[in-house]
Amino acid sequence: MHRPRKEMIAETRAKLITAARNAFGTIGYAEASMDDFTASAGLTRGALYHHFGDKKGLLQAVIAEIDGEMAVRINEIASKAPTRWQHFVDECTTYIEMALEPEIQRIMFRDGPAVLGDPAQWPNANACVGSMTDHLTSLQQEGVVVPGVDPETAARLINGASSQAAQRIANSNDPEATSKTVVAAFKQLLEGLLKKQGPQSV
Amino acid sequence: MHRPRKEMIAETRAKLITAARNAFGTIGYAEASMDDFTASAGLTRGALYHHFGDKKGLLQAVIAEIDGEMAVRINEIASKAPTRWQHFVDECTTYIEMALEPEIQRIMFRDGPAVLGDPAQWPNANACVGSMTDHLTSLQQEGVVVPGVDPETAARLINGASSQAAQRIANSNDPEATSKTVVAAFKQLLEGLLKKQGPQSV
DNA sequence: CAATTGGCATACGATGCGTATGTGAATAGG
DNA sequence: CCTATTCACATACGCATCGTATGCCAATTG
Repeated sequence: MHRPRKEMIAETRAKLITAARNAFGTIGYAEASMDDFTASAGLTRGALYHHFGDKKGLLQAVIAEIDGEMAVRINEIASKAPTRWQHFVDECTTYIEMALEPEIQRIMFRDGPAVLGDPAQWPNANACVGSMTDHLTSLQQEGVVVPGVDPETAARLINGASSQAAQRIANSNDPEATSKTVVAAFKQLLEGLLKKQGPQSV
Repeated sequence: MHRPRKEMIAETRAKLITAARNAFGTIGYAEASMDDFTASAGLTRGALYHHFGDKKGLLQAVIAEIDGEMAVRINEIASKAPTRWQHFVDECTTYIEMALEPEIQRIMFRDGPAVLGDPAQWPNANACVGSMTDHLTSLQQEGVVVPGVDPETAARLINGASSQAAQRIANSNDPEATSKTVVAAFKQLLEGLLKKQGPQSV
C-alpha cells in the first residue's frame, strides 16, 4: 500500500492551496492570517512551511493553479469563430470575462504583483499570454496583422488593457451597460493591429 | 507670529510623506516598518497616526503627491507636437517614460492597487487619465478619432497598456532596444482609435 | 522487525501594529 | 501679562502575526 501516503500528502497540499485561495481571494493576501486559513483546512502553519516554504511560496502555488485554469478556459474557446482573427478577439474577450471575477482580480492583478513583482516574470503563470502570443504570431505570418509589431509585446499590452477593461466593468454601477462600452473600445484598440483592408479575407 | 506653528506642521507632514515615499518606493509598502521610516524623518508613529490616521492614509497621501507630479509632467508636454493627435501620442509616451521609474511602478502600479484597490476609484489620483480623456474627447469631436468609443474608457485601457509597456521595458535586459519595440507596438495599438484616412489632416 | 525518513504539530522569541495616555509648547481670552 | 486650553507629537502597553527550532508519530525500507 504505497498510495495512501502519497495521496494524503497531495491532499494536504491541495487543501492548503484551496484554503489560501479562498482567503486571498476574499480578504486579500495581507489580511489573511496563516494561522486562520490553515486551521480552516484542519492544519497548522507547520504544514504550510513544510510544503511551500513561506506565505509567498503558497501564493505562487495558488497563482499557478489559477493561471492553469485560465489557460484551459482560453483554449476551450478554440475554433468556434469564423476567422482566425475573430478567434483571437474571442480569446481576448474571454480573458476579460474571466478577469471579472473578484478572486482573479484580487489575486492575479492586485496582490500577486504587489507580493511577487511583475507578472511577466512569474514562472509557471503565463499560459494565457503565451497562447495569445502564439495566435498573434500566426496571424502575422498570414498577413492579417501588421508585420512590424512583436507578438509577445503586443500580447502583453493587450493583457494590460484587458485587465483594465475587466476592472472597469466589475466596478461599474451598471456592469451590463458598461460591458458593452468597454468591450467596444477594446475591440477598437485591437483594430490597430490589423492591416488596412481585408481583415476578414483570411 | 502665527506662521512658525503652521509651518512646522506642514513640514512634519511633508517629512512623513517623503520618508514614506522613499521606503514604499524601495523596499515596498508591506516591508516598510512605520517605526523605521518615521524615525528616519526624526519622528515617531505618533505623528503618523495624528496626521494620516494609519499606514494606508499615508500611502494615499504619497500617491496623491506622485499623481500630482505626473500630471504636471504630462501637461508640460503640451503644444510641442504638430498635430493634436501627435500631441496625444506624445502624452502617452511621456506617461510610459515616467512609468519606467521603479518608485512609480512599485507605488502606483503594484503596492497601491493591492492596498487601496482599483486605481480608477482613487480620489485625487486620476489627473493623468483625466488629461488623456480630455484630449481624446477633443480629438473625437474633431473627427480624428472614431466616434464610437467612450473617451474615458479608452483612456483607461490605454493606461493599462502603458503600464505594461513600461514594465516590459524596465525589466528588459536591453531597455534601449526593448523600448523601441514596445513603443512601436503601443503606437500601433493606438492607431486603432484613428478614423481610416487622414489622421494628420487636423 | 528494526531503523529511518519525513510529514506535520507545537513552542518560543521577535517584530510590527493600533490605541490609550501623557506632555510640553503655542495660541487665545481676559 | 497671565492663565487656560488646545493640539502636535511622543511614550507605553497589549495583541496579533510571523519565522524558526524542535518534537512526535506514522509510514516506508531493507
